[in-house]
Amino acid sequence: MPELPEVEVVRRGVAAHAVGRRIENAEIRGTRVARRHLPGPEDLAARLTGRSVVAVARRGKFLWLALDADEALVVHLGMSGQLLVADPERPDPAHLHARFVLDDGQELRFVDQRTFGGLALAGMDADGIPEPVRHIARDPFDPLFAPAEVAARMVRSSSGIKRLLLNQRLVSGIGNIYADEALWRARIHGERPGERLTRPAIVRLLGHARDVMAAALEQGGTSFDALYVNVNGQSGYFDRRLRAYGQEGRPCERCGTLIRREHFMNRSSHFCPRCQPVPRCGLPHSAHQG
DNA sequence: CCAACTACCTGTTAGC
DNA sequence: TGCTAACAGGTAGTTG
Repeated sequence: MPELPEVEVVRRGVAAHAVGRRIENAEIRGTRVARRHLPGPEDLAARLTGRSVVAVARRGKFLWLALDADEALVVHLGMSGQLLVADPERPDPAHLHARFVLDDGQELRFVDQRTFGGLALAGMDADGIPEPVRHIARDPFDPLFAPAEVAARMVRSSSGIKRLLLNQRLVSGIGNIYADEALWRARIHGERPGERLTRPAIVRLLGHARDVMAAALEQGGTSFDALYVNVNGQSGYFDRRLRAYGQEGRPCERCGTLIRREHFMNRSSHFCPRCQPVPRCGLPHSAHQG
């Protein structure tokens, strides 16, 4: 379940090992990992061979290896994807889908149990954003992230605020874990419609999202089931600091009320029923926009 | 255009 | 013991 902090940990690891290196050999196994690379896995492997890694960048949960000639190897980790730097002597792990042999003899491996992740080669625009990432909004770590503008869009929506937080076209990088954590910090229930919040309240909420993700990044990210690891195969420690996500039945750290879990969008929402009261299913809002 | 629903996956765990 | 079902959930495509 890598979200922004976990992807950033991976980005830093890949950058430290791969920038300035040449891809001596590329191996793509199976078709699914390259399903978003329309010309197919053989084309992907052939076009990556011999390329140099110029930089490793990220927006939201997408990361990419910027290559020579303004192209990028776009990587999405999906639910369970891992990028691992390994000595070639180490045996292949289960679910190895791609291997890149670098010119220092080390391998960059893409491993993914649930195969929601994938790889694609794409061109970059003038801002250095690959084509498959163009529709993804800036994330809260982006220097040009504009919370007031995001809030202005959110207060025009009747959707629940958690749904809006998870909408990668509005703000990227936030997944189920950090959405629940940000809402707990802001004392807002995730089903409050955007239009029932004020713009300053949403700006504060986005600030909480940024803060909790920054704190998680300092701990090396959150890991629940050892699926998320950095490029050396190590887990982060932020799961010990979670206050809502995964805390069902435990007392809220602020008020002691037991944290509740409810089904939401085929997943779970965790919240404190006292600090984050369920919105009264009130009347259909008369609009108040300006 | 916007909102909501679903397919895509597999290892682990809970329940019978 | 062995089987089945639930669960984890980000993205893209479809439907309304």
